[in-house]
Amino acid sequence: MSFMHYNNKIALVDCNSFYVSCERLFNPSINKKPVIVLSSNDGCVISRSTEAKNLGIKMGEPYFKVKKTVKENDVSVFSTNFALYGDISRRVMETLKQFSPQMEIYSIDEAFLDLSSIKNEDLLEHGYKIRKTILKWTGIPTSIGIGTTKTLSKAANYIAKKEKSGVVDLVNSKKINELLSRIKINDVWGVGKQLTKFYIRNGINTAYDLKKIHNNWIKKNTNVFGSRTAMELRGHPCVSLEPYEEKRKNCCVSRSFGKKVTNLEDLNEAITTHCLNATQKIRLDKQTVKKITVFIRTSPFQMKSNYYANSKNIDLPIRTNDSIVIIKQALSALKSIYKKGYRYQKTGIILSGLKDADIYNKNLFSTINNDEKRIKLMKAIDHTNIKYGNNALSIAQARLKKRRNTKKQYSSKINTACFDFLPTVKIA
DNA sequence: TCTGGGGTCCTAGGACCC
DNA sequence: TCTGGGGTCCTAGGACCC
Repeated sequence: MSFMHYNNKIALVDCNSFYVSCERLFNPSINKKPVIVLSSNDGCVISRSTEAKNLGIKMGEPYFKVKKTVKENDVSVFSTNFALYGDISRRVMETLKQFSPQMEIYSIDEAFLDLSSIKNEDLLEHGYKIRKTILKWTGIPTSIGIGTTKTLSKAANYIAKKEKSGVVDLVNSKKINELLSRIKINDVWGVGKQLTKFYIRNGINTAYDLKKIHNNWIKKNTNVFGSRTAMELRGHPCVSLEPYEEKRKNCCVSRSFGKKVTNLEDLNEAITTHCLNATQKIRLDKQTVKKITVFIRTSPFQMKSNYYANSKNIDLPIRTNDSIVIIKQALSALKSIYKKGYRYQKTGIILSGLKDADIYNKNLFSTINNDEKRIKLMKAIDHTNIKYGNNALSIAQARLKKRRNTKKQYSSKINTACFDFLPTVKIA
């Protein structure tokens, strides 16, 4: 944890409508038009251009509910292309890094920057410079909020999204309370559905209301999260910047089916594929797993009487990251929770209790991990998949080519790993 | 007909110990 | 028959984030 002091200056840089902006990079004709990007299986709306927001299309709304609006307003629709978004994200972050040695990548489209070395009077100008550079080098528009705590920089960013300049500095602002009172309580970072309900019941309707409330009251009536958020709004840092990337502690791979699935064979196939993906992820991070969870469920939106969801944990006797061991365990778990007669909508696997592999490699009782041949096989699979594209090498059970039960109707099919697709970005 | 995927942290309560 | 008090560790579920 980094040292927290009271002259923090933190910027939150957030890409505007990130997935939409990525698609626009390769398709400038949709620049000022309504655009949306869908989740996997073309299920929900997960990114919207400003124009699409103005049409009333909501975040997370199921696609079939907005189809009419889409048709009537000639909205451009894209299936998700995470390879593309990940690649563009990497470029944005690389560019951002130059502006501060202390940077925390918070999500695919957001990063916190420590700007404590910048003089107060230069903060706003610095923000403009960051924004301009990102746009010029990557083509992605951003909004930047600057504050003395992470929560305040988030709040500043929220305001910045609505301003044409795209940059808001709360460090120097005399109007900070006025700006905070423009932010509804549910738009405050760390305040979700449950807390919103509770706060509104108690007359706390804006970020400013929360800032004003007595500390004792918060402590008594909410948990540490609640008081942290309130403290941060007052300018007392409680959440520090974490510039070092930590390895993940859990790894979940799950997918909905494009078409509902009823038989065990199809579920087996999906779980096998998920296991292969998950184990490859943890091997690339040089981690091993202790516990596996397999889950299945029918659609939570269908009638209650037909709903079935279940999961099974398996505690492994020995830590491993061997695909074949994990698949075997997962399939037997799946068999134990599978019930005939249901239309399954989703299945997945969670690997938890992840730890660095090298610490546990020498286990006296291990009959699996000391199998050098197996380790070499896994390495070969990973290497091939990195070089020739994911799933180039797989195992028979996954049957990847045969028929993929996923919907992806509106893919832009852009692959930035292929140089022919790269556009030239020209910005004056 | 059709409703995403992947994370983190906190907390209450149970199991277990002396 | 009477049935303490205090501690740790683990886990499932909830809340939140993007």
